[in-house]
Parts: sequence; structure tokens; C-alpha cells
Amino acid sequence: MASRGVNKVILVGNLGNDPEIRYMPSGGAVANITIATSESWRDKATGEQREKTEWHRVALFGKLAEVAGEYLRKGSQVYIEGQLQTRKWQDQNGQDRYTTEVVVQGFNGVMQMLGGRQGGGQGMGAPMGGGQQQQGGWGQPQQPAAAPQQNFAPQQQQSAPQQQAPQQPQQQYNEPPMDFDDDIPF
Amino acid sequence: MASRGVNKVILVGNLGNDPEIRYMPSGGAVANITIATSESWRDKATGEQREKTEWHRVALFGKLAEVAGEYLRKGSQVYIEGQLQTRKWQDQNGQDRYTTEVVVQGFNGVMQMLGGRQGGGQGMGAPMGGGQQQQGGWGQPQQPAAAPQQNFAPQQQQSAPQQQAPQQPQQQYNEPPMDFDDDIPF
Amino acid sequence: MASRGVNKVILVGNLGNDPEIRYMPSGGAVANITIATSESWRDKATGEQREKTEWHRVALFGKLAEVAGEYLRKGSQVYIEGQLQTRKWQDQNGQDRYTTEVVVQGFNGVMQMLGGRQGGGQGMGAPMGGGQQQQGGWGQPQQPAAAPQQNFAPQQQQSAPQQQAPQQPQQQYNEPPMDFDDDIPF
Amino acid sequence: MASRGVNKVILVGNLGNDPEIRYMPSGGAVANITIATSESWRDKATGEQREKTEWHRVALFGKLAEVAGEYLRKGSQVYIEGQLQTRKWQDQNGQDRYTTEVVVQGFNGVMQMLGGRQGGGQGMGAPMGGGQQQQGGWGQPQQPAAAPQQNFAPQQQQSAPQQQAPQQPQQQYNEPPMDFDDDIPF
DNA sequence: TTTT
DNA sequence: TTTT
Repeated sequence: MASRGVNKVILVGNLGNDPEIRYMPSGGAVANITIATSESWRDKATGEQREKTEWHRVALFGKLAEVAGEYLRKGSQVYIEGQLQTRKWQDQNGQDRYTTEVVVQGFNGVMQMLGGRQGGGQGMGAPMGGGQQQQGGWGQPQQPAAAPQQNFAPQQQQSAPQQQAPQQPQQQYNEPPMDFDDDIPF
Repeated sequence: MASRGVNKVILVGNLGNDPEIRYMPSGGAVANITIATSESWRDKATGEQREKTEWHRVALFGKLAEVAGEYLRKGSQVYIEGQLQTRKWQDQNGQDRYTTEVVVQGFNGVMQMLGGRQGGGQGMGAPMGGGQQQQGGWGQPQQPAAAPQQNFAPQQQQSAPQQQAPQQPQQQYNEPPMDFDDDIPF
Repeated sequence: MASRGVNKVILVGNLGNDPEIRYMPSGGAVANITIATSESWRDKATGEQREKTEWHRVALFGKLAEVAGEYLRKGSQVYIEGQLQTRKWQDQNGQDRYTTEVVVQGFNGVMQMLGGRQGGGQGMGAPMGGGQQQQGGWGQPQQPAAAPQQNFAPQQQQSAPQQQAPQQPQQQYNEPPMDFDDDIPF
Repeated sequence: MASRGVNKVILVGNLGNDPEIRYMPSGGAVANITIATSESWRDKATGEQREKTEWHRVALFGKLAEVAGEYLRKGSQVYIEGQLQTRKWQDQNGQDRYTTEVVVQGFNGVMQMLGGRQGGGQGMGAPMGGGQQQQGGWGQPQQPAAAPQQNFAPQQQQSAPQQQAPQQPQQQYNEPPMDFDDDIPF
């Protein structure tokens, strides 16, 4: 709660992929997203236009994670305010590895969807996502269900899919999104 | 020069070690520092006070690197504004590894020494640094060891006054913290 | 609690005066401070060094106001994170007037004292403040004059130790700047 | 160029009106915009949803002013990074008045249009603006003319209307947008 | 005066 | 992997 020093990251960029939502044993949501920021400049030597994209790992917790899971999609533009956090983990060779993420959590964390609601529309039969791409904005809630106001309600079973499927052996990314899950080997 | 998106990191913390200064083939300086920020909170379960320190790698370039090398020391408190950058490199096994740093460079980068000049001065014969620890402030300018001084501008001599005048006992603080006698407009 | 948009101000500067503390009918504290930031540059035309100081009105609320009242003094260096707020009021002629302030409040507000504890201590009989100027750091806790102390929590007594023990000559710095002996992970 | 202290404002919000562009005697552009940020919360007492909008005066200079003038419109969503500046001026009664603005200028200033290009489309015959309202995004350039790369070129006559009409006696806002123009009475 |  |  108290802190000595300031540790703040501010990002505005677009998601490289749909958010990955997981749930902690406590039931709290975690959303992992990657955000691209880019810079472009004219190369002094060659005179040609160059561009470099920086990719940022962002982990959102709690309510912000749920909102991210519902509204953000690949391509969505967001404002993020969080803090830098470096996690230590062991790779398959037992070697220490470090991963740095922007953690968006608690009262210091901010996530703002930018660009206004986009795409979608009333009476849209099929859920968006089948290869379509939105342009910066944010979409329709993913699981609007019958009662949208229940999205943040206690009964998170609906949105806690790992309870039905506690193991995801097929999970292929070999770097930990966050160290809350004890036994994940990476 | 142009950029799409925002990639900004703001840190206030203390250096874990003296800066490491290197020079690029171009002659430009690079300073690597590690900055600690910490958070403390009361554990709800055990009721005891807990603290976690986060360490940040920071790389400063150009003039800010030179200033860091001259004035910052282990323990110095700084304000840093830079951007996140993740570098890819190969370890000894040829495996891809990634390191994330806060890069402080060009016009977007900011480095401000905090806490006012401290320690040093008063006929201190030996350069500070032999295990001593200053509390937050920043020190006397220090010559960049074996580093090529031609990298520095001519007036650098003036700003390293301890060479001509190693002792300035009268110099308490020759830089006012602020013009407090300005007419505050409210 | 929710917000559309971002409204954030970050200041690092020195106080132009001692904080002015007031208490709201509710008992909550409000601290008004003025912070100076300055920029200096070389005038292209005349070639001379110029400097401009900008003064910022800052209003802190709640616990941060209490901390400001206890520890900040004229000259103290602080990091402030708050939001812009413009108040409308009527002058004596009934004309509308506007005042813009940086409001530091609630969970989005941050106030960090910079530069480490300073001055005070060492058998100083009288409370600091009689025209002296500290250089950046923050001082000994000070009793809030005629202010209602019931606003403060019980453990406040402990944090105002100079009442029971006005002199602590042995107390140089009883708060470490940072755990430098932590294992820095890189 | 150098600075002691940090003076930084970050805003994300929507324009309340089209930008007002003016040109200084030097030919440099100035854009004045107002940005809204808002917060909403549930009133504890009444239980009803409440919202408060904060309006920010923002002054952009130079190239960013030109970009603002071309692409931003009423309703556009922007990210702004600038610094607080309070100007003193005299009202018609000769009384001192102060106006605080967010100044976006030089290398520290940032203006990012959010939400992606909107409206418009290829072969759009009529320029947007006739009372239409865009939703957050930014539009077609206002005066794409024949040579878009001339927008920032010396011949700014096209976009320096005050040269043809040096006086704007009809100008009704009685508070100065910025103090570069000597004789404006407000 | 904007947005949701 | 995103956006322009």
C-alpha cells in the first residue's frame, strides 16, 4: 500500500492478439495481452523511412482483466497504466530466466479502451472474431449472456472456465504469463 | 521521430550500484544503472509488515549517460523517464533470450537527480565510492576513469572543477534549490 | 470510480512555502502547497542563460494531506501525482473566476517525499521552520498547531516521537534508503 | 533546455470544439483546444450514478498545432502530453488574472490522435465539418490541397488567415489563448 | 463544449 | 502479433 519510489508505465497501443484470460484459484481473473507501440523515423544515411515496433507484455488482474476479456480484441487500441515487474522462472534446463511485464492491478492500474465502440451492431447474429479485424476500437462484450450486469457478479463460474477444465495440457507457450499458478513448469 | 502509440516509463528510486559507463564506437556514452523501487504493505493474513523491492535496468545514452556517470552513485535517488525496450540475445547455448530495459535517450528521455547535492566536499581527499553509501543525493563530479575524455565537450573542464580546485570548503551548496523569493503568483 | 479519459499530472519540485493545513467539517485534512518547477535555457539571441520558474498550486486530501503537514516544509522536494481540476469562484465584484489546481486525492494520488530525511535531529531544541531553509529533503514530524488531533489515528503518536523524546542525537537516519544488499537479479 | 524538476501533464479525452488555429508573427502555428475528461461514480448517499466532466485548455505549438488543425475536430479523441503553464493577464478592469493551460510544445510535447482514421473515405467530395460529428476518431485533412507535403512548408499563407485579415475585431472570447500576441486586450 |  |  505504501511505497518508496515510483514505478509507473504508460502505454498506448494496439493489441497483437485477443486477450488470454485465466482464473486464479481464488477466482480472480488474469488477462494477458500484448501491446504494440511503434516509432518511425527517416534514416539519415539511406534516407528511407524506417519503423520499429516494440511489443509489451501486459498482465491485468481482477476487474480490469474481466473487462479486457470482454471488450478487447486483436487490434484494439488501449491506454494502459501499470508498473514494471520482473518475474524469475526456471526454463526446462533449470536455468534462471527473467520476464518483465507491465502489471495492471489494484488502484494504481488503469485500462482505458480507446477509439469508441466499433463494429458490431444490434442483432449481430454471429460473434465477431472469425478472422475479422477491427480497427482500433473495442467490440461487443464477448459473453453478453442474458444478464450483462452479472459479468462482475460473484458467480464467476461462467467466466471461470478452468473450473470445468482445470488442466490445459495442450498449452504451448513455454513462458509463464504470471507466477500465480504454482505448478506450471515454465 | 514520429511514433504511433505511447511507450513511457517513469521511475523514482535509488541506484543499487555505481553506474557502469561504456562508450560506443561512435564515441557516444552509455550508462547502465539499476534502480530499486519498493512497496510495503501489511499482510492481511499474518498481519505483519511486508516489503518487496523491484529492480529496474536502465540504460542512458548520450549526454544523460555522461551526467549519470559523473554525478550518480550507488544509493543516489533519481527520477527517470524513458521507454521500454526488449532486446533479444543468444545465451551460451545459442538459445534466444530477452532482456527488457528502460531506455533513456534523446528528447523523450529525462534524468533528474533528486535530493540535492550531498556528501563530498569539505576537504575530502579521496574520491567517494569506497564502500560508502550516500543517502539519496548525488555527489561530486567524478572523472570517467580510463574513459576517453575527448567525448566530452570543452566546457566539461569547467564542470569538473575538482581537478583545478579539489577542495572547495566554502562550497556548501552552490546551486539554489529553487528561487523561493520569486513572487509566487498566488 | 470509473472514468472516461485520463487526467494526470506529475510534478517533481520544491515547496515555495510551508504547507497550509486545514480541516474540513468532516474532519478530513486538506493541505495546500505550492511547488516550483523550473527550466533553464540559453537564449539564442542574447546568448545569456535564462531561467523560468513555474509555480503549481497543489491540494492534497486525507492522509496525504496529514503526511504533507507533518513532514513537508518550505524547500522540501516532492514527487506529486494528481489530477487537474479547475474551480469556479466569485471574486469580490461578483465576477466569475477560475483557479486550476493539481488535486492529489484518493487512490490515484501520490505524494512521495524526495531526498531522504534531512536537517533536524542533533539536539535541535526548537522546531525547524523559523526562516531556515532545508535543501530538498523532508524534516522531522511537526505537530499540527491548533489543528484537531483527533483526526489522526492512534498510532500517530508514535510517529510524532519528538514529543516524548525531542532529542534523538543518535538518530542519523533510521530509515534505509533501499535494501541495497538485496540480490539484484541482474 | 535543462530543467530542474518535472512538470508533466498527460491527458486522454475528447475535444469539446474544433481546434482554433492562429499564427504568430514568426509564422509558427498555435492550436487551442479544449479537452474533456470525465469521472463517474456511484453516490454513496443517494445511490445514484454521478458524473463530473473536467475541461482542460490545451495549447499546441508548431508542427503539432498544424497537425491538430488539420486532423482534429470536435469530438476527436486525443492523447496529450505537455506541461502546466499559468499565464498572468489583466482583465478589462486592470485586475490581474491567471489562466492555467497545458502547453504542448517542443520535444517534450506529444499529441497522438486516437481511435484511427474515421469517417471520410475515398473520393469524398465535400469536406467534413458541416455540423457532422465524428465519434472519437480523427478525420480527413482539412485542406489537403494539391500538395499535402506543402502543409508544413514556408508558404503558409493558405493557412495563415490573419495575414489577410490581421484584425479580428469580432473575436469574442475575452480570455487570452496565449500571450504571444502583444496587443490583444484580454 | 466532448464522450459513454 | 497490432496499427499507420
